[in-house]
Amino acid sequence: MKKDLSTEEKIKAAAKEVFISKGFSGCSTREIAKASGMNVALVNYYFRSKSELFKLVFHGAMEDFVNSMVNVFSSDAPLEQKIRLVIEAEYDFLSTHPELPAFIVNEMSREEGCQIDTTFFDKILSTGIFDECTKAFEEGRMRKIDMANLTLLIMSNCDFPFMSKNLMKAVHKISDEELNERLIAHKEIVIEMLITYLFPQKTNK
Amino acid sequence: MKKDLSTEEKIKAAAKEVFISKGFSGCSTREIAKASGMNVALVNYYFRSKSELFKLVFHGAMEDFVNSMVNVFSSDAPLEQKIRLVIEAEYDFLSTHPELPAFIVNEMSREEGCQIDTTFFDKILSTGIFDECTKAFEEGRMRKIDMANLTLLIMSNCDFPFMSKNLMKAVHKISDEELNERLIAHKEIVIEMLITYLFPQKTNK
DNA sequence: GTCTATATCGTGATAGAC
DNA sequence: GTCTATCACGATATAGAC
Repeated sequence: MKKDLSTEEKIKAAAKEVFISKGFSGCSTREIAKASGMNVALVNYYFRSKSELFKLVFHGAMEDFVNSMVNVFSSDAPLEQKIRLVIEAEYDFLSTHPELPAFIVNEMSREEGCQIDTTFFDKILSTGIFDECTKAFEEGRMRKIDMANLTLLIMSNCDFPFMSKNLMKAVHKISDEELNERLIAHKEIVIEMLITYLFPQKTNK
Repeated sequence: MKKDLSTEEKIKAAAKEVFISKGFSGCSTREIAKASGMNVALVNYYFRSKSELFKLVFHGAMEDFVNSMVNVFSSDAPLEQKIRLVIEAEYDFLSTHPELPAFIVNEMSREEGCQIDTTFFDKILSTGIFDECTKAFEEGRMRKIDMANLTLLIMSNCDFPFMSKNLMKAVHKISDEELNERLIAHKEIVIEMLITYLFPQKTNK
């Protein structure tokens, strides 16, 4: 099923894998070529340069990353439910893409890299989620909080656990399996903690 | 005051700065040499190789990182107060070392790098903080939670906000100054949220 | 200890045959 | 489109003069 991709697609798929797991400066064009079963000349033939290929991959990663949240925010569920669902969606999404948050956070911190196309983030704004929160403050249905802080709360508790897998394994001397069990449990912890904090009037549990 | 360091110290200081901000594969020996005002030959004269120098820097970073927590856990404050204090200490520490968590998390994910000396983490264990928590569960003074999940809660909410500075600035289109204000506010949010979650019987305000 | 010069290799990118 | 061969450069590391 994956065998009859075009050369261009094969290279792009390999680049995605290699870039995401090793970062821009952690890998070479040759490595990507080898991973795709092609050679360096072809990589540059289709994508002009390592940087150009990277931009494509990075933008794709940003899109996936943002969409996993936008899908939930665009739904017509009530606000509290949206928060629950976005955490669930993030944990589900990151279970299959655990390297994505580290990739995005790191590459955004490279000076050379990623004069970022902020259009991606506008998609979040355009779901109206922030307005919805503001309205909820005013009606006393939700704790008043700055939107940057809300974003931080959600992303910290969803993304960091996947970014710190190796650190956690070392600190607690646990296996991959044990860690994955902890992550599954963590989802519920995070949901309860955040919902209780953000919607304090409700009796949660 | 910093002018009359020995050559060795000057190189190590420059290496620390460069490695922490760009990562092992994001910089060259030449860059470190230049940043220290020395040349490549001297770097290798004192430290044998880029990798050896990196190990020194990484271990130093790990030590700083762990100590910022150990200091609090070793105190004789009551448990709830320790949790409060460790969050405060982390935010204070990271305000002056914002790049440290990303550095550690990233370099721990490099395959080549960091067959990590887990001794560092034993220092946390040896403070008895985990035993203290277990005792608190049994006496019903604290919510029962796996230690890996507790570590995740604290680290997620302390480290991620500093790791994601560039991402946050892009998402919310804010300046460094505004972001720093958000981080200061975030410390209090995190303290209240975590304490309320972990010690639910108390009335936290 | 400190420097210049150099050896050796890997990198990104391209030229040119097919 | 795809390949081999190659270029120009920067990387790590060291030799050897001072």
